[in-house]
Amino acid sequence: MTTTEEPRRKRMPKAQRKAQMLDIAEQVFAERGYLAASMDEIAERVGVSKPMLYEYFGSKEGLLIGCIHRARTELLDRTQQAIAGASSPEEILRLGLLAFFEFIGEHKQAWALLRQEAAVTVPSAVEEIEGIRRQQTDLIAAVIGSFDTDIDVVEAEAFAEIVVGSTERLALWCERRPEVGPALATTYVMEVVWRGVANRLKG
Amino acid sequence: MTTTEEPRRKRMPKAQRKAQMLDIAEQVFAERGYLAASMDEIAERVGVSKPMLYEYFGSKEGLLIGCIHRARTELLDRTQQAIAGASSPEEILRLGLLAFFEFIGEHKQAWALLRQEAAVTVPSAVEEIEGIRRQQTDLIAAVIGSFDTDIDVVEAEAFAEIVVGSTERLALWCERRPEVGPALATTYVMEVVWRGVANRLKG
DNA sequence: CCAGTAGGTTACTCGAAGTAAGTTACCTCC
DNA sequence: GGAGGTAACTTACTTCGAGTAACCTACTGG
Repeated sequence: MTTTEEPRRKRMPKAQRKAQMLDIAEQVFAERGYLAASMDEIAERVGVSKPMLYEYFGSKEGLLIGCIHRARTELLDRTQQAIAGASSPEEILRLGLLAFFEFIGEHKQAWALLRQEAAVTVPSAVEEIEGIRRQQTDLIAAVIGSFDTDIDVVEAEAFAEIVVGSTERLALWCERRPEVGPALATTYVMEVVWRGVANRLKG
Repeated sequence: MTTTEEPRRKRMPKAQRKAQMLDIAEQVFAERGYLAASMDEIAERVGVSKPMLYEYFGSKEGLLIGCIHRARTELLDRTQQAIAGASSPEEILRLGLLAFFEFIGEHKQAWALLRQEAAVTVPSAVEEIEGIRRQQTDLIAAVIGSFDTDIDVVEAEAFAEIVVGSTERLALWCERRPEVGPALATTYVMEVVWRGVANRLKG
């Protein structure tokens, strides 16, 4: 029985190769951490030689950024879909939180990138991750603003930051508490944070 | 005029040298980021040769951990001193938050370590930083528990995580908003978070 | 003044990021 | 169905920095 299925298939279209590289890289970065991951290993697992990675991503840092960027885009899509049907600020916040916790649960690898390894050291990677948080805070601040046009801008920003910080931290905590799923995590954040925000929205 | 002050002074006692190395390393890590910082540069700035760093800290990672560890100890001291005279849970939380924001303001370099570079990639460094957060959450959870012995343990933990996450995130945000000092930052966190926690303490 | 040691140095190895220059599979148009 | 153009790929380096082995020197007390 010779291997009939994979005769060392090579030469695939750019887009497909790129996506495959991102898949493998995300995996290796998550497994080993950014520093310990080597471009040689990633290349080998992809089944391609190292210069190809450099052709597509320019540098190790570029490859990391590629991974982060993809995760970020997906997270934004998910969140926007989730809150699309909501009407009240409370519902928006609740559905958004739920979407986030679910996303984290389904993408442990991407999440690992965002929390430890990714904040890797490379300035531009840090900026990229900050970009994800900015994306979320901007969204939240915009929602708050749309429901109370009189609220102090700085204060709205502070609320948004607090929500994002709480949520990210709680997501990490959930890893140590497997019995706490997305629904319960969402409840905890809402319970602690919502009163404070709602109070300000009215006043 | 020859340089009268520094005749290339060498040979200093271990403890002093170690402290000096930590000072310089913290500085260089904060400036360049963990990856881009080289042991050669740190050694040169200390005015000593590279193997000395390895003598004292074992590895680059060890040096980083040394920096983090020192910051952690100092933060705990500061927090404990700050809340020593408080009586109510609200006062404890408020004073603790204030101490944290002041610490961050005074130790920008150490703080930079904890937020970006430090989450460097090296597993043990990540654990070390997590240790700082654990230290804070444990303290908060203990305070909550001491005022309401009936509260659900998991819930108390979740609250503590939310407080730490909010606070850390807001501290980062303060860098972009220099007009928001420690006092105002503390107010924001208390406003949003306190109602939720207080509600649970009573109920 | 000399022996022991704390504090220090020079000069390497080794591994991984990044690159220059060349090679091969595939498609197309005659 | 073969020339030839090009997208996809490789081999064989250079460079730079972490980590180390082996050796050196200033200060101490007796």
